[in-house]
Amino acid sequence: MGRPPCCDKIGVKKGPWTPEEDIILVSYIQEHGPGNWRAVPTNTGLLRCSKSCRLRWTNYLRPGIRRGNFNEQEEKMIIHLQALLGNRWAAIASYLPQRTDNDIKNYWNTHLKKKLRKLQGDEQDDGNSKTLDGFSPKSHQQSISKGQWERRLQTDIHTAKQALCEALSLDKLTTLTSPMLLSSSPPFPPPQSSTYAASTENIAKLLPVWMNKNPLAKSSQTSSEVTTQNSFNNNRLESSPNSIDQYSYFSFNSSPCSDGDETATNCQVPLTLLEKWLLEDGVQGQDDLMGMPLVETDGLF
DNA sequence: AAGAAGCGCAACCGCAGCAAG
DNA sequence: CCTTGCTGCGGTTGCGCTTCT
Repeated sequence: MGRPPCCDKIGVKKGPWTPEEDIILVSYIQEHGPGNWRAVPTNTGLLRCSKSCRLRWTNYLRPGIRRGNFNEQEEKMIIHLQALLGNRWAAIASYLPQRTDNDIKNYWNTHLKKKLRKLQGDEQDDGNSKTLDGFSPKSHQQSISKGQWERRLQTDIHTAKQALCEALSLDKLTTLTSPMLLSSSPPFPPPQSSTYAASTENIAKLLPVWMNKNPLAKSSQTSSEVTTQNSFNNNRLESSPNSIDQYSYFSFNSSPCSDGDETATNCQVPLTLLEKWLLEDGVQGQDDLMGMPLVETDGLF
């Protein structure tokens, strides 16, 4: 008696999103905040299933997302976290707030897996055999004996810690004028691809144009809702409790990366803090976890 | 110049977890 | 306690773009 898939409805559109759809979705979320995805297609008139809307938002339209060009630091973190947590991309993504789980997953599957495979191939030539899925036979055995629950625990601790950080930084979020949030330019340069709306900057540009073209939509929106990226971000921060989750990282990532430069050095501070935080977990009670030999990451860089 | 092969990424699908009734 | 519905997650696919032959 399985539940029918949400996308089985006749008339539900699939495939790539159009700019118009993006704008409708963004302006709706801008007004109501993310969440209650079930109501989104109904309330917006989008011929998309709720799942598709949520995915589009979280992986693509959400402000603050950084796309492409993973730097060395991020790579290192992903490899380390993957070895630690396995393919729990959402958990890994929580350590890299600017990246989506989908992005990390894709990057792992297309780049890092190959990189590791190549590396392992090299090392096998030296008589050092390892398996691809993260651990050498020895360390794998060890990791199993440590128990998967420990990895879960590690993530749970992190989640709790993050929640605490969010709670503590709530005031900051609402009062602090983070340069990242208020800058007229986006926190990160737009992707090099020719994608029509690969960033919220583009969406912000599209919004006024579209609103001018579309008097129907114009009448249903207040002017302050659709004008600029700035107002978008500000509204988002104040609009709903849920929205704060989306931007919690600003609290410990308030040092902005400079525009137009995605090198590791520019993002050094937040990433280093994250890593430090991650490592402190190990020191302060997760010794076993962090003590696990992550041999396949050694000497990677 | 044209076709084939490879690559990267957005999006879909199915399942699991959780909460409400 | 069971059923139902919603959300989130991870695996996978399909398509467009780039590179190779």
